[in-house]
Amino acid sequence: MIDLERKRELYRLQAELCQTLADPTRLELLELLGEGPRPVKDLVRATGQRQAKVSQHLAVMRQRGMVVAERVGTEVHYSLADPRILDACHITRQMLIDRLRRQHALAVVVGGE
Amino acid sequence: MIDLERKRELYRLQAELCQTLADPTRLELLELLGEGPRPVKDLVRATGQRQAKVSQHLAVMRQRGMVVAERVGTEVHYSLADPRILDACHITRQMLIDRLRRQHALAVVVGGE
DNA sequence: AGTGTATATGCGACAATTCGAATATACGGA
DNA sequence: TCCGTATATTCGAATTGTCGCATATACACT
Repeated sequence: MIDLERKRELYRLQAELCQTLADPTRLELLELLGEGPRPVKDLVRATGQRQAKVSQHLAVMRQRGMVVAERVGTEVHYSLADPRILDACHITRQMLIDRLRRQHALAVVVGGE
Repeated sequence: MIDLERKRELYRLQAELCQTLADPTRLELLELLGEGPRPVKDLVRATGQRQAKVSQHLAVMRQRGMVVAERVGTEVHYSLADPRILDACHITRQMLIDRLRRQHALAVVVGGE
């Protein structure tokens, strides 16, 4: 297959996308942006993180095309470039929740023995 | 909310999970494992990567509970711990494909002007 | 016990990422 | 034009991840 290279390139890009998701602050920001466009100020307040940190993470996601920024007067409003990213996040989140549940159930059984 | 800590902890775990996905070789391995349990030998041949590299990546995913290993005679068969991981991967992949398509369409338009 | 195939691990070099602190830029109003 | 608020960027340190190479372990068969 000649498009073996294409496949590899796609895996590379997909890995980059996943790398962009691989930070707790960024995941929280994406979740917040799921409710619609929001100014940085809101995101800083909602996450409780330092402003510079939030800006840095937004910059990372912006550079990789995961979010888009738009100036609105003195503010900059961020929004999701593709809402489907949340579908992917919710799947992994649900997987984690289920795993924690199983672990907890097991701990109860083992602890009871 | 008292479970703000829970939420943060969940984001941390989710980030770890995404970090585990953030490598092209691992994404390819997961895709291959989607077809069912497979010995390392197969995975090495299918990916064309060095055996040590494949083993290292399988070890990473095993330690983080993304795949499970089972000895079968002289071989070790790997399989997905939770097939839902592929659903998440397919979403991100489709997002990428759509984005590339849009970029390509735009390039054609711009190039034609 | 010894050999061959299958798989895993240890190590060192290198690249990438994250954070806090400080500073820079942009915009609206007085 | 100067100020205050909003946001972005730069820098250096610390941490983490990946790879190739070499080697170690596990099992089947003789």
